[in-house]
Amino acid sequence: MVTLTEENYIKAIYHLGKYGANNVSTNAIAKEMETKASSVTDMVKKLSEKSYVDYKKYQGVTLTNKGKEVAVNIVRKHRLWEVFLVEKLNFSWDEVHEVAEHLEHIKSKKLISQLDAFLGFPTHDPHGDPIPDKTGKIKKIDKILLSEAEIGDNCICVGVQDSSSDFLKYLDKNDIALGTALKVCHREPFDNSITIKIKTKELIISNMIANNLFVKLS
Amino acid sequence: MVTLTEENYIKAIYHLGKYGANNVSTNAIAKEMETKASSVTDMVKKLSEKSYVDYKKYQGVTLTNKGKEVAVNIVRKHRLWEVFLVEKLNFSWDEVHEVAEHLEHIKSKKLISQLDAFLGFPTHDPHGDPIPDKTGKIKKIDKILLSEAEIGDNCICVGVQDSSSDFLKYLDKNDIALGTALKVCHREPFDNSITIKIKTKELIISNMIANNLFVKLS
DNA sequence: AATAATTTTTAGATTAGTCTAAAAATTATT
DNA sequence: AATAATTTTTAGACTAATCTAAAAATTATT
Repeated sequence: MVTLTEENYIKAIYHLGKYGANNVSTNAIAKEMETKASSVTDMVKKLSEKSYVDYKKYQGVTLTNKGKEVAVNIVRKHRLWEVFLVEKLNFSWDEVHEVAEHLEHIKSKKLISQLDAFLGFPTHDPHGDPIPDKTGKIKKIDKILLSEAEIGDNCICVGVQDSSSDFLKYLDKNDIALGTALKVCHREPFDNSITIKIKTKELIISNMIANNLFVKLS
Repeated sequence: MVTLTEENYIKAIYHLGKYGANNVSTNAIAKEMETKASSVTDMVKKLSEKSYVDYKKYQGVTLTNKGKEVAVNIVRKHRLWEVFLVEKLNFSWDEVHEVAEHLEHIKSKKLISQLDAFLGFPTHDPHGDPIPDKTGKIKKIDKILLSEAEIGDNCICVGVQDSSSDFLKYLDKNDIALGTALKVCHREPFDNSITIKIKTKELIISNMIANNLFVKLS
């Protein structure tokens, strides 16, 4: 059996390991989990004994297949619950994360498969992140950061890099949602801010914003 | 903050205290929680310090108002989730309890108020038990045990005393559900079994069954 | 290559919740 | 009312997860 705490560590390691295929460091995990490095060492030993991770002293960890399976399943549950909260319970996209953090740990195969069906087998969560299917397969879409788009490109918003409440509220305020079409009009060389056009309205967006918004070319 | 374990103890004390207004004994709690009496004593001291219960050594416990508030809130959440599972996710009434045991501990005011609205503010769970409203009020209906009904009474099923899987499956198998109309035809003096009529079909029911099925006279 | 800075691990302590075994209190029985 | 049976509490130990402070290993810098 995998405890709640173990699940959270496995999830953290999964997220940290996703970009940069190498080992995940003790300190990185400690930061992500908001705990101390010594606690991480202890837990990592335990996860290693239970073969959720491969671990060599001072060398960081990587998830085993068994660990990955656990991680992907939590991600699946998290994202399905997020869809439920937004679609059925009228949560806004900046409110769902915290509640889903708890719901994701409920262990019931039937609950999740029925929820999945009830929601119409959604493929993406409210932030545009893909929902792994029941076998753990994740279909990735070819998205780019808005900051990487060229002047003149017509784009559609498909996701966010950062899903902090502040960022999502900024997008709401400026009528940017998933599915919103926009055109890149101008890039200011000094600060890399860009001017975009949504419908007829022009909007200037800082580089930091553009760096956290995924789009696909249309 | 009240921990998950504390919540479960409070809930157990609530259920045990409901019938028989006196103090709940350590052993009764131990049995309900499937744990040892010594563990209960420890926990009961802690709950007393946090003023969820009144406790005097060797005298058992009763919930304080603060404790009752916690208990009723858990019951509300538990029953709302049960409705959700049956109405929206096609669970049968004998499958919901276990999953609801976990869902009931999710702490989010908004989640529950939105869920309540989404379900259409249900007043009873799938077993006929009343759902406390957000202020904690429980409206009780005047139900009697089927075993207490008189020969010739026309009744409608409104709830179950026992909600074990075996009992609920028995009811399913015999086409007895909440809302089912039935008539009490005969009582066998020897074993107190009764003959009931559902639509045109007669069925003999043991006293034990009749003792676990709530009906109202119609 | 030696030293400094950083990261990681170890050692030992702490808290929540549990347990066993023994002691104390209550309740039942003669 | 004394003894027996039962219930409840205490004392001390255990596990999971955490922490602090110090030691060990790694990485960076001179």
